Amino acid sequence: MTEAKYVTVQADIKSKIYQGGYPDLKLPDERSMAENYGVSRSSIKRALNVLVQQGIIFKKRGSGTFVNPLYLKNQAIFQHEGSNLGVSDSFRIDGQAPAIELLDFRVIQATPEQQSALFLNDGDFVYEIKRLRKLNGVPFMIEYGYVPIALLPGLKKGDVTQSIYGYVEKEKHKKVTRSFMTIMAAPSNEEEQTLLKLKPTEPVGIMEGIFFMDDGTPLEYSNMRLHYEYLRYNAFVSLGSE
Amino acid sequence: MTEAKYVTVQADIKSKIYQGGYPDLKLPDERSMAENYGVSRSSIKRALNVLVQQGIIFKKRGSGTFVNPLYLKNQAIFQHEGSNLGVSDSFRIDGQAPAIELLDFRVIQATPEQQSALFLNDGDFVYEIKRLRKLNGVPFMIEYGYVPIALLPGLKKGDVTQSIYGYVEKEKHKKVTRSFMTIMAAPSNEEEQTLLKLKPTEPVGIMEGIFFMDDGTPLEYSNMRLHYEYLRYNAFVSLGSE
DNA sequence: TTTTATAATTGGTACGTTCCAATTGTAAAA
DNA sequence: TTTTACAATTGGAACGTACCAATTATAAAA
Repeated sequence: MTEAKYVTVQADIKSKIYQGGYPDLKLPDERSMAENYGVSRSSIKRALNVLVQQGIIFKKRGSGTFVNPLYLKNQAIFQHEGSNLGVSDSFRIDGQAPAIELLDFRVIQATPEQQSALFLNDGDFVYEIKRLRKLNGVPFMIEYGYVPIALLPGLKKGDVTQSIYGYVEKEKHKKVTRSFMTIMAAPSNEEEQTLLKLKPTEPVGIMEGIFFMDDGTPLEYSNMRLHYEYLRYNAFVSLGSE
Repeated sequence: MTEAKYVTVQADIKSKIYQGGYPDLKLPDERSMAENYGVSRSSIKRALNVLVQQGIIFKKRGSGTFVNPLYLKNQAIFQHEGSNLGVSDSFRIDGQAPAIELLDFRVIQATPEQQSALFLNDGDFVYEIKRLRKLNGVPFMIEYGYVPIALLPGLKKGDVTQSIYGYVEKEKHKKVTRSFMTIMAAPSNEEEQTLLKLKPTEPVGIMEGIFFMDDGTPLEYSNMRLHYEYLRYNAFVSLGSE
């Protein structure tokens, strides 16, 4: 399975940007880029649009395509969204993956909400996995995960004290690369205050969503309740429905 | 200037989703949609991809295209999901834009953080605009905006009781179409509790970030503090450069 | 020199076609 | 009935063309 062309081109352009390959912050026009890369203009457009979406470049009709100067100047604040998928993933960036303490692990009937989120039928069962995540010994998140037993029939207690996605990759040879998340905030309840060492006035950040496997199958419905200081979600938003 | 087709189609599909026009959460296949809408399959794909990006639907090759059930559940007031940039737009769902009450308006020296975000130098000045936003008379957000005075030298009190972006469009003929935002949560302080009618245990949601004009110039550094029930951010996240 | 009209450049939208890959449905075979 | 092989369905990638719209560059006119 070879990489899609527009992905290759996009990666190449991005690295050129990093290396200062466009001194005046202006990229060549699309037509000549197409010729140079030996692909169609459509593919160039697609590659560029990915970068636009990431806030790295911007286009202006009639003028050309430009590097976002802020991106070069301060990439630190531009640690953009791609880094935010799973939890162990987004926090592994700072060095070590967080420790996991298993609080509860059982099989229950899927609620209607879980059924629709995970493509299940009435009466289907899911694992309920309740875990506490710690970073350097400090707990920062309570996570409720729900996984259809049909997807991972052999799941054991020992498996869920580590990343589920690692397990899936090893056992099913599928990757977990996509998710739909809703981000919210709410006052903390007593349990959260105890486990996360929060004062009664301190809230939790909530990240709720579905994680998908490579092939589009919903793998997990997750409700993550974070110590509010650990909720930081970065997003580049652009108008024009693209 | 008539609307692009894929935008029209995208809007139509979205409203159909809201109205439950796809009972089994499955959309028709792309080819027949193309025929029904009288557009090419490419245009359908484009429209659908916008919705994928917004986390409203997802596709599965070989199977079809499906509505994200979580999205329907979280039909929130604040749908800041990629098609809505500024506050006035994000909340215009019920028809009317939110009211603005000006709390403070002054000129200050830019902090180091603002300097790097807005491309300013030491000693440069910014407007500080503190506003309270209301929806149907109910305050839901306190907004601190910082705009370089060099960009909008003639800005007056009367201008900031409305959308700044409207002012920019009229005076400078530039559009504000992109932003880079960070989403966080925090306990509420006394002032926020008073203005947003929060209990001491109830938090604020924070959306902080930079708004850009369409020529790439950073226009505003904004810190928005929302009543926690109004913060609902939907996002589609995918790893691997797409 | 300044202004104005025109052309060239550059990205945007849209179409339709070709081929591929993953999944699902169907029918034949065991 | 179960299994297997094959066909149909469905989304993905890529191409190339045509035309449009915003901007910029150029040349002509005042």
